[in-house]
Amino acid sequence: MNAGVVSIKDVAKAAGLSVATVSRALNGQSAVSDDARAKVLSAAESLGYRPNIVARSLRTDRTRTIGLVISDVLNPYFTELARSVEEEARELGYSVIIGNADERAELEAHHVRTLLERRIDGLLVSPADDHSPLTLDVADGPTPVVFVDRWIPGCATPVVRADGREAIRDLVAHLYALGHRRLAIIAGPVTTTTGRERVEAFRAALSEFGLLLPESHIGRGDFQTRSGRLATEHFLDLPKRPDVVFATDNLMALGALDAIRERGLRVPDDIGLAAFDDIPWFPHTAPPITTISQPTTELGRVAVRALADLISGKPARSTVLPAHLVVRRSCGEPETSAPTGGSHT
Amino acid sequence: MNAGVVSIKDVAKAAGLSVATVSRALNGQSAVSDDARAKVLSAAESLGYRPNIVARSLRTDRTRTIGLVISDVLNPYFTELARSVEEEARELGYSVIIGNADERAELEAHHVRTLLERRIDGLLVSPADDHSPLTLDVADGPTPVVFVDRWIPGCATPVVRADGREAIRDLVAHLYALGHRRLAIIAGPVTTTTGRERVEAFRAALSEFGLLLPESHIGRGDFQTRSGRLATEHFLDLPKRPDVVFATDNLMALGALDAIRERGLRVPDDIGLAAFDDIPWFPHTAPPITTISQPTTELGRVAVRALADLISGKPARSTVLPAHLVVRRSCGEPETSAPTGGSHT
DNA sequence: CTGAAAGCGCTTACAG
DNA sequence: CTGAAAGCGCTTACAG
Repeated sequence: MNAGVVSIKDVAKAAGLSVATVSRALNGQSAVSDDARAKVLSAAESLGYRPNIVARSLRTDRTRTIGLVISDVLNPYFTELARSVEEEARELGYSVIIGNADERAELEAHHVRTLLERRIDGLLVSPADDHSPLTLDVADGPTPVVFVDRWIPGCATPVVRADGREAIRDLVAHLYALGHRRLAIIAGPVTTTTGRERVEAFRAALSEFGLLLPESHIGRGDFQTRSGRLATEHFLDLPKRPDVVFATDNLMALGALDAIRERGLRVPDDIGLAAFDDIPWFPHTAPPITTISQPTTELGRVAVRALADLISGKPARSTVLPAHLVVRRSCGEPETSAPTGGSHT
Repeated sequence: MNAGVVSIKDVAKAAGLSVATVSRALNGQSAVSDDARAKVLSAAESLGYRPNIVARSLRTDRTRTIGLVISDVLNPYFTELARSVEEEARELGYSVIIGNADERAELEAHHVRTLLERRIDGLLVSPADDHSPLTLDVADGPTPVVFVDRWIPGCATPVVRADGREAIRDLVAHLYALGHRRLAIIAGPVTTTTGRERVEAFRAALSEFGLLLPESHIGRGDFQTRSGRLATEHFLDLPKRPDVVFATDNLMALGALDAIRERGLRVPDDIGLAAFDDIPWFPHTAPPITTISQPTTELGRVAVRALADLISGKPARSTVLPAHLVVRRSCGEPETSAPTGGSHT
């Protein structure tokens, strides 16, 4: 409608009042007469006034915005996390700006830097690398930070995450019961807590069952699709291929599926597949994929609340939520199903 | 490290120069002596100075930020779009703030309002509703806007989108060739351009083959999973169920899969399924899903460039990119495959 | 209840 | 090449 942007001064002029009163009226403060308030509101309305948040932020030193730096937007797990974070933040009166690190430390640094320059009130980050100096600095700096999903050991920063160890142990028990002995894993980056944790838990569970995890059965992935495919191809080239491959996130499981399918092999007959993260597609793949499910939505909510506490000067505690095994058919038939037919649906 | 945030004034003091010179040096302007520049840089470095973008924005009246309001973050199509938008924007020196409308007009309005108050330089929006007055206002307002994916007819706002009509015609031809005659569609909201376009193109293609699209074969969805499931249940309850269901986005196809699987039915033997949008999981479902693929990444790039043009005062044109059919096995065996085995992998 | 004034942290003509 | 000063649009003590 109008080309120039209307400021509080324009509203004040139209209402015949000072900008101070306009400001107070617009912000719903009590110390304004009903008459003045009415004049202000109608003037603002008819001029199409929109408060300039950047000016307000400069003045109040608060942006009512939090930053969320996630490892990969293309990963449905992080997407669900982002959605949950935004929802909870909105309820608490915060906007959220998402930065996608794409599993690259330097992109993560870029987003953290940009977010800080924007003077966000707090930061939620899933660090791509334990040793990212920037992220470390930030964690020690004045801006409240909460780690989510991944964290940096030895940092005082609170972390909200799921613990997959128990579920991984359950997975190994499940595989063992099905008769699988040659188990392989596609790991995430060793620079990453979740990358290391899942391998260690897997190895520990294996040894509990008297099984070993040879180097050749550890695929080095980066939590992205392509690396899952590559690692799986390597496994398939082994003189004796593994009975089951455990992909430690959903994207690498997708890559594994790509590789297996390309060779014309079948899951679970030729090789079993298990994953980490449950996503809506897993019940519909051929066959449905056995996986470890994280309470993703809850993780997002809890992380936001922890950050909000920090922002308002309250202490925040770390939270560890449990993950759990979801058995489907990608590692072989569970006992309860009919022995045939099911996986051929 | 330090509790208080350091400002340009602190740097000026440390460097023994004025804030004006500091500003010029930091912004890489030529009119600064090498000596001064060096002093400024080292002072900024050692103090850990970070420019306050909100102050800069207030002063320059530019935020170097664009807003992106998408219909649903949980939809991989929009996620891919968002990623592409962010990438292209970053290359052009813009940050992007994403708002998730979750297919709700009032949430969309919330995000548009918030983004405008943040004084973004431009807005990319996929309107959830043709008649959203807020979005209409914005399109007429001073902030540059480009519609992406969906648009509002009769608006002068440029739109960047894919045209699915040709591909839908190809799909119908494919279905017809496979012998299917009873075709059903799960539509998106009628308030939405893509919602309407896909039904109309489907109907037109059907009539080209002498087929009708009765009301009972049109499911009213909202582009989200649940609605796809509901519509499909309805189809399955029909006295004579359709040969094939065409879900007009990937999430509703997921819902359709849920419904079909719950009844213990099989695709394509009991009922065929086709989708709109191609996503990485479709080759791996049971069976792989025939779909219409959009040039999503390209769409995002082109939209950002159009918006950047608008922002810098140049005119921007609308762009329509083609979508294309990807035949897999969810509507029956294509001729090239072996008649058995394939879909039972 | 209301207004004049200061100030948030920058950038940028304007002088010199 | 450098600095003093104005001003972006707000909010908020401080008076009255």
